[in-house]
Amino acid sequence: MTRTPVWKSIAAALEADIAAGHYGAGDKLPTEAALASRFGVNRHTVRRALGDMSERGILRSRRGAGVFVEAPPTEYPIGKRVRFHQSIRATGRLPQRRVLRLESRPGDAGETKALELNAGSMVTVCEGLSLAGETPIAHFISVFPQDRLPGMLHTLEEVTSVTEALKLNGVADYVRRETRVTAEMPSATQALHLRLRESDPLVKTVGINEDMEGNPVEYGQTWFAGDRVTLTFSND
Amino acid sequence: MTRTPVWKSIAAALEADIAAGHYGAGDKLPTEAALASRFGVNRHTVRRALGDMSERGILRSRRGAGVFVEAPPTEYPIGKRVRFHQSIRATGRLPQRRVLRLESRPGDAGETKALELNAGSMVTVCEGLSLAGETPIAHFISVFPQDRLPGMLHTLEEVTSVTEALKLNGVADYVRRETRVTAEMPSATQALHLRLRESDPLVKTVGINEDMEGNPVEYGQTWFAGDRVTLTFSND
DNA sequence: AGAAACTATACAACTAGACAAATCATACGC
DNA sequence: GCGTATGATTTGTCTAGTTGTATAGTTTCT
Repeated sequence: MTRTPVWKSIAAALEADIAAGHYGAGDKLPTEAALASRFGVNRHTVRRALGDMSERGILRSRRGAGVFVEAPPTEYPIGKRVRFHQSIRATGRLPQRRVLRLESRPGDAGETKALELNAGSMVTVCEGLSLAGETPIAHFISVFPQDRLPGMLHTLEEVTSVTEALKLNGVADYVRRETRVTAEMPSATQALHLRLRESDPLVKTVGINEDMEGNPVEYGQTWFAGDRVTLTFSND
Repeated sequence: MTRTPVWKSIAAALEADIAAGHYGAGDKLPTEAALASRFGVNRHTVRRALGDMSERGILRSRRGAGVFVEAPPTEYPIGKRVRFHQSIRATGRLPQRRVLRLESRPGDAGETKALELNAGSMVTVCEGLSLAGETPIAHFISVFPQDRLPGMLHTLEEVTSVTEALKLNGVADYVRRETRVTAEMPSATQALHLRLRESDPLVKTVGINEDMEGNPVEYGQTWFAGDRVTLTFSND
C-alpha cells in the first residue's frame, strides 16, 4: 500500500519545516530520538531521512552535538583580486583566520621557483584556517619571500588579514597572477580542522599574488571544503 | 565513515608538532581549552589524545599547572653506536620491530661491496618496520653476510632486536662505520606501512656496522618518517 | 524464496556542562 | 623584603545527552 517509503516522507516533512522557516541555517534539529518519537518510527528510520538530507547538503550532523541546518554554499570570487575578508563579509558573516603554524625557514624548490627566489632563500610560512563565522571554510598555507618582506613573520602574529599584513609591509596593493585548481581528498588532519568526513572532497587552489611591479609577494595553497564554497572565476 | 577517531588525529598532530620542534622537552603545551578550540572539538576529546600521549610517556600533566612535554617523540642519536631499541626505550616507549620479509639470497653488487664479500656471496636480508609503541617510525632493510653469520636467518625469526640477534651469533659488540643521509619521497607501499601521505618526505640513512675486528656485519638502509623522528649526530 | 523496509538493542565516540582540586599570579599587610 | 590571602587558571572527575555503527530480527511486497 505504502508506495513511498516512510523515510522519504519524513525527509519531505523536515524539508518543508526548513523551507517554512521553522528551522533556519545553523539551527539544531530535535534529536534523532525526539524525531523518532514525533514521527512514531524507529530512530534508524529517522536516520535514513537525515542521512539522505545530509548527502544533499541540507543538513550536517556533528557526533555528540546534534544535527544542524547547513547554510547554502559561500560564493568565493576568484579573479584579479582575491580577498578573503571582503568575500566573506559580503555574505554577511564574520571572516576570521586561525593561525596553526607560523615560521621562517629555507624555501623548498617549488616555493622558491614560484616566488622567483634563489634556491634556498628564506621564506615566511603561515598555515591556518579560514572561517566564516564559526564555520571553517578552508585550510591554507601561504608562503612569503622573507627578503622582500622581512617583517611579515611578526606582522602575521598580530594581524589576521593578509591584505592588511602586506600593506603594513609596504605592499599597498596586489593582484592574482594565476590560480590553478585541482581536487584532492583531505588528510585526517584536514578533515578534522575543516570538520568534514575523510570522504568529502576538497577543492585545492594554488595561486600567486604579485605586487604592482610584478614581483611575487605570496605563494598560497588553499584547500576549500568543496560543499561549503563555490568558486567563481571572472576576468575583470 | 570516520575511519580514524578524532582523538587519534589530534594526538598525531601534536606529536608532529613536538617532533618538528614547536614544543621542546619541558615546554608547556597550550591549555586543554585552547587545544580544544584550535582543533574545533570538545575538551574531553583533547583530553583523550593527551591521555594517550601521557600513557606513551610523551607528555606529563600537572593539575592546575598544565601539560608538559616529557620527551620529544624520537630523538634518534646516530653516532658510533646506533641502537634502535635503546633509543626508543630512552623515550619511555616500547620499541618493536615488525618483520615484513626474511630471506637468504645471493647479494647484489652494492651489498657485497658494502659488506666486503666476494661477488655473488649469499646474504641474509631482513626487511621490516620499526615501531615506537604503536607508531611506525621507520622502514628498514638490513643485509647480513651469511658466511660470517650463518645463523642470522633463524635467529631473526625469534629475536626482534638486531643487537641481540648479532650477540647470539657471536658478535658481542659492533659500531657504526659510516652513515649517509638523504631525503626521499615514500613509495606507495612505504606510505602505507608508515601511515603517512605520499607527500610526506622520508629521511633515508644508509649505514654499515662492523664488529670489533672491523669486519662489516650489517649493511642497513632505513627510511624514517621525517615528522616523527629527529636524527641527531654526535662524534663520541 | 528473496529483497527491501523497518524495528530492536547495544555499544563506541563525541559533546556539553558542572564542580572539585591543584597551581599560579598578584596585591596587601606588616 | 616577606609571608599570606585571594582570585583566576588549569587539570581531574563526574553525570548526562547525542550521533555513529554493528548486529540481529520482523514485516511486507514481489
